[in-house]
Amino acid sequence: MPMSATKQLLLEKQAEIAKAIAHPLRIAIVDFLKDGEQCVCDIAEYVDSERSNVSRHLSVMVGAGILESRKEGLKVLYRLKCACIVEFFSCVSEVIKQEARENKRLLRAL
Amino acid sequence: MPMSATKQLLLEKQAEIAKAIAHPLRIAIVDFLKDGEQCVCDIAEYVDSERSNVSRHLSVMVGAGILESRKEGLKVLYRLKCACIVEFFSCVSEVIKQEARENKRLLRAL
DNA sequence: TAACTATGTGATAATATACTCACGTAGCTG
DNA sequence: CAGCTACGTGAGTATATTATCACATAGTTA
Repeated sequence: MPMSATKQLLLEKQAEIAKAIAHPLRIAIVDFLKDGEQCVCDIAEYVDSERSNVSRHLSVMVGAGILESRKEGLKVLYRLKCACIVEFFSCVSEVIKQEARENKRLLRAL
Repeated sequence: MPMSATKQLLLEKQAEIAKAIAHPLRIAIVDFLKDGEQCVCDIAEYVDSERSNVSRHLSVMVGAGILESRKEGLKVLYRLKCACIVEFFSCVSEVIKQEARENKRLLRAL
């Protein structure tokens, strides 16, 4: 079944956003930003990675539209553009909890 | 700042789940499954891709814990394990809408 | 203006992901 | 049992993603 070009485009855009958070480091960044904007410097320290690397991850997320930034003096401050991104992780936690429950049940059955 | 091993593991698990939906084809599958279980055969037709390819995408999602399957005769039926996965896309749509609004504003300013 | 700080980017190498084709298997049906 | 259908998997190739290092730039401060 050939899918409409518009539908296809939407799928790709959705995937781009999902990809933008599909990385441990980027999830840590989102987590760090949930309480407010932070500079690259402090983000890099928090996630314990090279600044150049963090800078790239940040631009991926800006590109996907989930972060935005503003300059203040030497620093560039990044912030979440959509709080709902954080809510996503409560869903993810649901999945992880469910899985853990299953494993527990399995373990008991041995 | 060294992150605790537990925290790191959680981040990786979260990323695995996010990755499991970070693909246009997989998003289309999730969308198709939101109304109930479906066999590989029908899924492949819906997303217009090779069965072997679809089968692989499905096993990625099962591995991440967002889908589960059961056998019925010749067919294998897949279903969403967590409805909240679908809710995630309402958040994603928010981001896309916001972006579209910005572009519109930009366009008007030209 | 010189030195310094925070950030971003080009190039590269390592790794991971995706798609295709061919083949194997499980279970149904004649 | 023979043939069929639905599904999954190994192998190979193509492509994408990531981390790192070196370097360039913008803005600050002495």
